[in-house]
Amino acid sequence: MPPRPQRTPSEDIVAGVVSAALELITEEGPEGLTVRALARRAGVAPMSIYNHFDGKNGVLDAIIVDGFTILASLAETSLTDPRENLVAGSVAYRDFALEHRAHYTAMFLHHFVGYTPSRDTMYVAAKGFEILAAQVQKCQEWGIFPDKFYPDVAQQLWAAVHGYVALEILGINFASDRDAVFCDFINGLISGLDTPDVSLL
Amino acid sequence: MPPRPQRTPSEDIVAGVVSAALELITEEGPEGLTVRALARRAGVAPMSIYNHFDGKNGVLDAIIVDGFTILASLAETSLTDPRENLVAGSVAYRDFALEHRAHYTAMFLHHFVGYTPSRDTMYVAAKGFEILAAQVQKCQEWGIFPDKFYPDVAQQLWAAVHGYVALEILGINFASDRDAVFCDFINGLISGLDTPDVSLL
DNA sequence: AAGGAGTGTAGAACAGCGTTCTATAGTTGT
DNA sequence: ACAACTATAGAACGCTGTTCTACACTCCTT
Repeated sequence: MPPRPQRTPSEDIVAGVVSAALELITEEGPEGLTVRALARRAGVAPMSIYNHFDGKNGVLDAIIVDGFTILASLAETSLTDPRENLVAGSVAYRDFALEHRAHYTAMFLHHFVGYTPSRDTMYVAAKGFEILAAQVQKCQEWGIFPDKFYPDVAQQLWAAVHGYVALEILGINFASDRDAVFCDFINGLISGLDTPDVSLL
Repeated sequence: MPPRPQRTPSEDIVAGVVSAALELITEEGPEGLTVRALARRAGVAPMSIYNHFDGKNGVLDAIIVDGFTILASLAETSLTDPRENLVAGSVAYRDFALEHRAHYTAMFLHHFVGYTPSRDTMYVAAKGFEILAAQVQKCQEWGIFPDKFYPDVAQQLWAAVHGYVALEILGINFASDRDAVFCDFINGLISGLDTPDVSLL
């Protein structure tokens, strides 16, 4: 049996660094994610962050792409009713955000200094919006949201869910029952957007 | 006439520093706001940031309190119909966010490293939520949002408006007509939350 | 089996960050 | 006129992301 090699295999390094980064964000907040601290926690040399990723930004890209992948997998529900599908998707989105706060923080909440998403990251994000838009489009085929442009409805839904989750994670949620108020929120919004035009103005 | 004094009066310093900070955030983004750059732009010594404010955090507190003050003044509409009041308030909120991006960024969008709001700042923020909640309460007196807990409705409304504005400022808005889609969004939400219970689940 | 290519390592170095400290110079009130 | 106050410049400290250099180890080819 050979002595334990002092070099860590490449694949273990990238996975270890990403999970160490998520731990750091979770435990010490986004500003706790520094290259030196990350390397220390991952049991790796600081230079490895530059060898295996494109620096700190590369680690962030990996986290964000990972987050969108999880999010996309959650959207794959097989409910027949597209309206229920939309509600279930919204609940799943919020659950993802609350359960994977580090992912969600990196994806939507915290603007890391000097970070601009890579081309791949932006592509994956756009794909995520398309999944939502497709679900809204399916609703229209069933007669829901008549006379609306489906990307607009998708934008409105995303804004609502993101706004609720963002305030919740920031600690600015004064709701009596957060789960129930969220469900009521989404159902109310869908109902309100479904009815053609109740605007009194 | 005495020669122009080389010392800047205190009151001019605090005002100048705050407006210089807003300029920096607007022109170079939140990470462009550094103590040295701020002092340079305000034509002041870096130490003045610590003499007149409580460091960089103090400047951020001043900006945020300033923002909430502006926001509160915009909420003072004298419309008789409380529902219209709510819609007008939402539109005014969005206008404020889009017009005073630096304020809104500091208030809700960017998490500055090492910043935690002061006690005064949190008090002003809570007062802002109370203004919104009072408007929703007035709606209930007129029969709108029956069988709902008014702070919950206030939370839902705030979440919706903030979510829409946040995505818009972050450049993630794919709506066909941003103004119209926002109006439709708010009106739809209010209508949907007004109708008692349409939940099909 | 030997040797070169590739890669992970440690550590120093750089500019910039928020913040603190010191010493100087200008203003103001008595 | 003199003391109290305050804004100033500038150095300093420990931190940041990043780059660079020199060294050690593994693996593939010959």
